[in-house]
Amino acid sequence: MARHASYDRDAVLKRALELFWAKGYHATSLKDLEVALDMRPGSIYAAFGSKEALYGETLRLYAQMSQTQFEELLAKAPTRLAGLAAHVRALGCVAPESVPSRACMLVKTLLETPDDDPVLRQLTEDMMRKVEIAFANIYRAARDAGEIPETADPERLASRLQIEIFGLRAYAQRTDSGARVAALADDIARDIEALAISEPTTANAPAQ
Amino acid sequence: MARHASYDRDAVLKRALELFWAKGYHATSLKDLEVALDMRPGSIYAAFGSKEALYGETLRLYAQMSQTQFEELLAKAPTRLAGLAAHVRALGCVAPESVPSRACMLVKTLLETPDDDPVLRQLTEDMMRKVEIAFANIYRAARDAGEIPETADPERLASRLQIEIFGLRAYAQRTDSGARVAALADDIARDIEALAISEPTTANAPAQ
DNA sequence: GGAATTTTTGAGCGATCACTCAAATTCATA
DNA sequence: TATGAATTTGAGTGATCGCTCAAAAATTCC
Repeated sequence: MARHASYDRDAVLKRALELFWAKGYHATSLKDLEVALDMRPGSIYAAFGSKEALYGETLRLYAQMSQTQFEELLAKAPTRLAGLAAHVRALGCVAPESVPSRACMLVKTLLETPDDDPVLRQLTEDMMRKVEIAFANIYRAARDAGEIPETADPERLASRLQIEIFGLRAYAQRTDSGARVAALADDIARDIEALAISEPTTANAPAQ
Repeated sequence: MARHASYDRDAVLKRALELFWAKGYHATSLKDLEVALDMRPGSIYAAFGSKEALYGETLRLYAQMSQTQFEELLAKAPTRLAGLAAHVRALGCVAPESVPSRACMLVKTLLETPDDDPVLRQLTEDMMRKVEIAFANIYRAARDAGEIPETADPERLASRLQIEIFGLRAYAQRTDSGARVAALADDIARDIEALAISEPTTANAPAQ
C-alpha cells in the first residue's frame, strides 16, 4: 500500500562518500550533492536528515570499508607483524585515480572540525580510537605469540603506527610521485618487521 | 600629505593567523575576521585584497615563524642529528592552550584544498617542499660530517621525518593526553638518534 | 587653517548557503 | 481500476557568504 524509495541507499552513500572524501565537509555544497546523488533536496533530507548526518553516515561507511580491507590483508599474512607491514605497504601503493583522496578521511575530518564539535569530531575521534585499539590488540597478540619481544608496549606501538599512517597518507596527498610514496611506505613497513624476534630462517620475511 | 593606516599590519596578520590556524579556511568567515582583527570589511580588502590572499599571507607568516623556531633549536643542539631530534621533541611538548591548533597549518591547508587549487594548494606544497629540502640538507651535512653512515639517503630520511611530524601533530589534535604525545615524540626522536654512528663516549647523546 | 590625500566606515550588493514544504507523482494493495 | 500511503519534486525560505563603494573621517603638508 505504499511507494518504495527509487534509489539504492548504499549506492547513494557510496557516491556521497566519494564527494565528501575528495572535497571535505565545508567545501561540499548541497548543490554538489544533488548532482552527485541525482536527488532533489527534499529526498536527501527525507533520507538523511541533514548534511551533517549524511556526512556522519559516509564516515561510518568509510571506516567500515577500511576495516574490511585491513582485515582481509591481515588474514592473508603469515604473521600478525607481516599483516601490519602489508597494510602499510598497501596504503603506499594506492593509485591516485582509484581513490577520491590519498589522505585518510578521518584525518581530513579531524583537521577541519572544531575541537568541541559534538557530532562529527566526536565520531571521528571514536573511530580513530577504535582503529588504534585494533592495532594494539594485534601487537599484543604478536607479543603473546612470541613474534616480538616481551618488552614491547602494544599501546605505544599502536599509536606510533597510527602516526606513521596519518603522516604517510597526508604526505601522499602532496606528492605526485607514487613510487616515492611506495618507497617510504616500504621503509615504514621494514621498521615494523624489524621488531620481529629473529629466528634462523623466518626472520624479516617480506610481507608481499 | 596623507593619512597613515591606524593598525599594525604584523599584529593584524598574527591575529588572522590564530583564527585561520584554529578554524581552517572554509570555516572562517569574514565576520569572524572583522571581529578578530577589529577591522571593517573595506579596510580588510584594502589591506589584503581577498580572503584567499589574506590566508596566503598568514600561511607565509606561519612558515616563517616555524622556520625561525626550528633554526634556533638547531643552533643550540650539539649535533645536527640532535637538533632534528630536539625539534621532534619540541613538537611533542606543545601546550594545547598556547597554540591555535596542535596540528600543522600546512597539513590542514593541504587537506582542505582542492588538488588543482592554483593559489593556496600550490603555496602549501611549495612550503612543504622547502621544509623537506631543509631536512635533507641537514641530513646530508650530518652524513658528510660523519654523524650518520655514508649509506644514509638524506632525501629519504627527510621525507620520512616529514611524515613522522605530519602524523605526530595530527595525532596530537585527537588526543587529550599531552604526556602521551610527548612520549610518542620521544620515541620518534630516539629513532632519529639511533641513526648515529656509535662512538665510545658521544653516541646517543640525549638531545635535551 | 585650508587643501590634498589617504584610510575607514558600514550599508548593502548578488550569489550561494543549508534547508522546507505543499503539491505532484508513484505504486502496492484492495 | 480506484484508493491510500508513501516518495519525489523544485520553487522558494531566511540567513549568511565574500565583497564593493560612495561617503565620512583623519592626517599631513603648505
